[in-house]
Amino acid sequence: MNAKEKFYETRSENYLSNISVDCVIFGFKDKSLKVLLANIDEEAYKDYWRLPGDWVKIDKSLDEEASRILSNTTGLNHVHQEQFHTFGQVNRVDTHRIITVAYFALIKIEEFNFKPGMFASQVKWYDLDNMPTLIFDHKTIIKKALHKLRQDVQSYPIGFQLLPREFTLTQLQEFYETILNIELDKRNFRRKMQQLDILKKLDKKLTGVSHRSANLYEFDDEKYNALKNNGGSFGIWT
Amino acid sequence: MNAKEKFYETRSENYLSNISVDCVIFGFKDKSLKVLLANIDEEAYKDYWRLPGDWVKIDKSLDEEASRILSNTTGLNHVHQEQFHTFGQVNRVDTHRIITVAYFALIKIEEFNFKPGMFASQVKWYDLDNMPTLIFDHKTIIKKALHKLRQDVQSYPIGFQLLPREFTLTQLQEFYETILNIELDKRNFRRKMQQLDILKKLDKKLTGVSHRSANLYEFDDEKYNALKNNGGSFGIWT
DNA sequence: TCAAAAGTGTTTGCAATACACCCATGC
DNA sequence: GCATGGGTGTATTGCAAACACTTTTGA
Repeated sequence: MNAKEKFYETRSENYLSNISVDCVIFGFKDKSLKVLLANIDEEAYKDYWRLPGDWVKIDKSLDEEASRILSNTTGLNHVHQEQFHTFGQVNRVDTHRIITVAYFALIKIEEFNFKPGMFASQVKWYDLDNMPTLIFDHKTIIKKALHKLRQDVQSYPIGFQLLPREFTLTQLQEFYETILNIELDKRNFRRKMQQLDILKKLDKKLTGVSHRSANLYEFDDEKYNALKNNGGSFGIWT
Repeated sequence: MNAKEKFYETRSENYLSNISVDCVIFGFKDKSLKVLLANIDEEAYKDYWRLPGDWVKIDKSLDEEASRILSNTTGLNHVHQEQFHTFGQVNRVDTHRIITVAYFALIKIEEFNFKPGMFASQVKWYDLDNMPTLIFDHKTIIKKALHKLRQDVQSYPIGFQLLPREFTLTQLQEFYETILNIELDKRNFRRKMQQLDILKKLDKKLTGVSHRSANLYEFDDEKYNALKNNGGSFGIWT
């Protein structure tokens, strides 16, 4: 058994031996979309990073496994997670035939709270255009996750999951501009948001900036659900 | 080993023992969307039907397995297929822990050509609102496939895969009306199709009908690809 | 008082909707 | 000649796009 093969032998019989769940965890800060990667302690893959992931326990569903991975790597529960693709190329993993069910997750980067030792000794946020070398086909997985995220963001207001609970309209606009790689007109954007009517205007301002202070907003679940149930659409600038 | 357990013991070592690929095969005829189901020969599941599916061969990718299943159950190659979800509830299969990667496929029902014995002794088209009892969670799988199909049909012109190669505009309109369960205005629909500019008007009429004969059209791949590469959008009545 | 971002309305064009009648064909 | 679906045009409305200046705040 060589070093790479050994990498797989640390799991007990309580796991399905050929199925793993990997999570592409997105965060957003400073006008840039980031992904959370874990380092690899095994010698054989020393210089590689990977997506947080694990084998599937024999008595847990795929969704449950994704939640466990997310909780262990971010310290957060109840984050938005979504299964988006299953990767099953024959040679995607060097030495074994392994199928990976991939999820993406959206988290508020300020609430992120990793305690080392739970899952990986180290995790790190990377900008999408500046990622380290990734193990296996994990780069492909991230690409696909990004593509799905872009689609979803245009159909549903899931982007709020990536922003602080309280945010300014400019932050929201910058978020869409970054994710979709487009420019938006400020006045049209604000009018659109008002029309959608899923934001709650707070009686608060963003202070400590050296210019006029912006009003803060939060996402209004109730209004959103009410609209959703009436067949409302939430596309943003198709 | 009871009868149900025996159901799983017919596979050799060349297969991954806990991963299967199932295909939701859609067809469209007589203004109704249909799905192709297979009977089950095993005594233990005598009265149940199932989605065509199989275990994953150790040296084949998931996509390849889906193609094999489609080819075996429909006699067709190169049909539109798409992985849409992986099902991994712990108890979805009575006796074993099995993960199923699900695909949906769109085929032209007139080209369908099943030779029994290849895969199941019998397959049959069922209307979606009149399905027999299905094994395991296959009903859930079909529901999810339908949901994805509805989404896709509104974003890309994949619906053509379900119609005869040559079709009339009325057939096309009826297709959208059925899939999306809406009514469309004839004149607006035809204008919209003209604007999209992805249909080729043929120099042919549909004959043998006891009324004015309709012009035939076919989908124009070239124009579609040209538009797609220029960032064109193909939404139909959001 | 200056720099920097917040906030705010109007005009224009296109695309979605609603709507009704004549035409060709087979029986 | 009649029943059946095929094929066509216009008026109205609503939404997306383009566009520039005043206000507030802290330094």
